[in-house]
Amino acid sequence: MNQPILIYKGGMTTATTGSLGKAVRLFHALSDETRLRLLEQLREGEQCVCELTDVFKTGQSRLSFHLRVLKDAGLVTDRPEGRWIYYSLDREALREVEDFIVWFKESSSRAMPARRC
Amino acid sequence: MNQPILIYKGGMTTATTGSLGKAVRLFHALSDETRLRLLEQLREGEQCVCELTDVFKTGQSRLSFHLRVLKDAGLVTDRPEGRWIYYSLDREALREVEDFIVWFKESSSRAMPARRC
DNA sequence: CAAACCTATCAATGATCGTTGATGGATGGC
DNA sequence: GCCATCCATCAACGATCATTGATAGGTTTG
Repeated sequence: MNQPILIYKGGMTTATTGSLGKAVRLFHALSDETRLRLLEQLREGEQCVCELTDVFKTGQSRLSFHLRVLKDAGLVTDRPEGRWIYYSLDREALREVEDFIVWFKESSSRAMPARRC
Repeated sequence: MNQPILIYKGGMTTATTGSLGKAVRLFHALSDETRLRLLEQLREGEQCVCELTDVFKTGQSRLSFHLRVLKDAGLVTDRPEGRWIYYSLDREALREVEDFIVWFKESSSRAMPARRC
């Protein structure tokens, strides 16, 4: 398996390009319980913010903040319809995250013996 | 596919148990470029801290901090040997993360039509 | 034992994040 | 037009995080 998109392609180092930025943003978006619960809720299908505030019984601006983090990371998409804005999971982003993890996992299977300092 | 371990098992809500905590810790550990690069480096096999500081050309306490975050999340394990401490990837944790993502991804495939507010 | 080395931990600082309440723009119903 | 509803954004605050330099414990070497 090739390196997933999230890893730098070619020879440029991550230090100079900061190309792990997308992965960092994805994982950061996933590193909050409220956001994970939002994604969990969106598994049932697209839902508007008012619906989510009903389910979560919390302030609207709070969910709006978290939905924006998820949207910026690409994990959800929004679709305006009249007065409402419907959010839904973006499975493509989830696939990217999965590829990233799989890449780590598989490569570590053929670990080389430790080098001496 | 069943819910992976990271999701709550049984009927208890995440609000009362905070059982998404493990997932949050895993994703938080992955949400930093330095830590991702550490994991990337450890794909070559177990390495001691002095070796990593050589590669990363940075302060030892900084890497020690990040290695601890990775260790607390279960993503790496450490093995003391004499004067050195060797760190290596923990593929089991990576598998848990993968299961978590797959669970989200697969369930979202049969999305239901949006409910009216 | 002393010196050199490897590493974890601590305290302090600046940066980033999450929450809250308030404001304003946009839409639909009357 | 007017009001109610839905939502994003802003400012302010406390909390958490990442970095840095210093310190200390443990190990090997001489």
